[in-house]
Amino acid sequence: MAGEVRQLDDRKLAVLRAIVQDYVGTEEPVGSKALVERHNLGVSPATVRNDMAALEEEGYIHQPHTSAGRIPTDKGYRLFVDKLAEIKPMSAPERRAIRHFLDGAVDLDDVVARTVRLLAQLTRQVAVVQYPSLTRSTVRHIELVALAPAKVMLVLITNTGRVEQRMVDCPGTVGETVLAELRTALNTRAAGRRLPEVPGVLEELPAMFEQADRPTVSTVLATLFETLAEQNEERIMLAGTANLTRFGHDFPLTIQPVLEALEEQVILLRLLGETNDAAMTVRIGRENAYEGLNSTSVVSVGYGSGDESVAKLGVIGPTRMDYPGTMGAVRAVARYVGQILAES
Amino acid sequence: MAGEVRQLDDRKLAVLRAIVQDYVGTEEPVGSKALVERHNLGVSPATVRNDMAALEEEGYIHQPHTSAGRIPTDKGYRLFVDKLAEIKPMSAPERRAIRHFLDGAVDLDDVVARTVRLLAQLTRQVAVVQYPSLTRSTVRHIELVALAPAKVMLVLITNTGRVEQRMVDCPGTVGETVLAELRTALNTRAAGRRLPEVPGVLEELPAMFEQADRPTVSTVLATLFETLAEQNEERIMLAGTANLTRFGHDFPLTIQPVLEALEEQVILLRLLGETNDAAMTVRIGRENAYEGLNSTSVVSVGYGSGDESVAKLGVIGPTRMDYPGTMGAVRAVARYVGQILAES
DNA sequence: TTTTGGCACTCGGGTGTTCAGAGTGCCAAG
DNA sequence: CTTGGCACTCTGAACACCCGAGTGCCAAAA
Repeated sequence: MAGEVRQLDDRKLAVLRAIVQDYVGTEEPVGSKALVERHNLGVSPATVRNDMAALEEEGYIHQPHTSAGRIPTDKGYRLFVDKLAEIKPMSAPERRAIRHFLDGAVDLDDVVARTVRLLAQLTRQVAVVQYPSLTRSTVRHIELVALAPAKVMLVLITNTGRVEQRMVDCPGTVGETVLAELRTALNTRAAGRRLPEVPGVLEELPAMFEQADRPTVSTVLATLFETLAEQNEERIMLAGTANLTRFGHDFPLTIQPVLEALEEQVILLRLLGETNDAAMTVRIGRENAYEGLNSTSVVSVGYGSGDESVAKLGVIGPTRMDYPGTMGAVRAVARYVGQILAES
Repeated sequence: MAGEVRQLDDRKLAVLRAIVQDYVGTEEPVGSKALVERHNLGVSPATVRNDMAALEEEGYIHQPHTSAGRIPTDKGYRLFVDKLAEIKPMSAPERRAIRHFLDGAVDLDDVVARTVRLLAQLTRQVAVVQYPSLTRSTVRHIELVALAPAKVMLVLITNTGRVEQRMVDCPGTVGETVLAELRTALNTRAAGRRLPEVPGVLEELPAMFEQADRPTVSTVLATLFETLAEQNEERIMLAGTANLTRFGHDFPLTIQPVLEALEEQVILLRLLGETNDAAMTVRIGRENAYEGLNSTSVVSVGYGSGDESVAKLGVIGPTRMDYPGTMGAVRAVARYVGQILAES
């Protein structure tokens, strides 16, 4: 009742919903006559025309040219997603297929690879999956390997199965006994901790070693902390770029900036970064910060092994996409990946 | 002199060369008049027409429609590449830029990532770089880490900086002493060896351990051998897909199969697999086994840290590409990557 | 007050026609 | 063997045309 800019009655909303659905299906501007034929709103085309005029007035739809049908605007899609559509649950066979497809994965890389392909296939759009972030994971094991007298390799293994390694150039020769001590000291303290917590836990470690060994210990720790902090190691996997060819008719124009965006991991990461962890996020057209994606929509959600999300995934498609279906697929896949990660 | 199908005299070859060059530049069928204007072959258009007729007869060029200019066929490009063109060396500033761009790399991933981007930028086409193959590399170090009583992580580090890790589920509890013994045994024998040689060197290893430990040793070895043999871990990095938009006018048709091919690592690997190690390989249009790439050309070459190639790289572009320039860029980049790898 | 049928109007896109220009093949002369 | 001349072909751009889908508006009906 209270003061929305103007109140749209139920039938106008129904008309908007119908327009979105038809346009998504046919990819062509939809007119009043076609609308009443395909959906049984019990009114005449003339009435629908009046409603359309109102909807256009409010900026929910727009006509490309006089004497053409109407097309939803970004604002129209937004209303549709927020108020008029339900996320469409996957069917039982689809869920089985997802499960089956993901269950075969052998390691983290494989999980991510399968997930991204699955998502691309399911939605017939471009899929993006972020590797489980280091910051949310916990330490499973830290290993030190002497490669040369003053060269040590540091290996960090997380609970999500991710492995990071770094070379450490030590200030002096490193004895195997010191290395062993350091190894156990690190593991007893850090194992099971969240990565961001680790530096705090290891603060007093250098003090526990002989004066002579402290530079080495400090160097190793420094490298470890660096590795932990390194946000930019966030990796992303991509699939379904071939689906871009189904984007629209006006090709090179639409597709090129999108391809460019997809090549820039930074942009993709920022894109996913805008996702709310828990709820599904839908960014429609101009709502996307990066302007190359101004004619696309991004549907993304966090996924995680427990109740907490460790990374994000999503799909990128034309604004004219099947939102309920896409959202359903994204949600379902996110859930199953979470389960898989929790199991391993 | 001797029986080539028919001998093409020098002027006809010059005409073919001119046609290729013009067509690559303008992207439009080239006619006799335009040819004599732009290149100073000292003859009249009529003469050129006769030559063109001959060239067409032999299948080197073809006209899309009567009353249009000529376009080189795959066979024409082939002749051009084999006989009529020289690889164009990079200019000094270009070489400096390459050097500078690659020198900043910090690890193997970074080297590959920079290389592929550089190549894409230089050629304005799609670039593909294969990670240094495991089979050609040598062992730098093998590490064993006990993660749980019966769970060991195996880490393999190669001279090219590549790191592979595998989980090993052992038949029984593994003592730290056994592990240490095994570790040193593995390293003393395998370090410095070519990966394919390793199994042979480790044959009699189980016999050196206590009866009780042999199952464990065998299991670890089995996993190691598996890792060594695993060809399918061949990885590939890609860049420059946005350049696809400059392929041709008839968009979706050309671009879609290419995008699909690019998503299939298997296809790309097979593609690069057909490269001769040493010499530069150019596959033109239909010469490509995969039919999605029938209207593209692939220029590829091996690169390596020594005189031997450890992997391959290349670019994929329209058949109508600047072959001399592309080949020059590919060769130059391959050389510098080789140097970088040798240094590290 | 809302819905509806009627009606005049608009405009995109398909179809046809025309026309200029580029390019060709052929031929006879140099 | 090369060349100028010439008639011929064909594409593609420009233009006119018309059909039909779609609209907005209005007056009558509910």
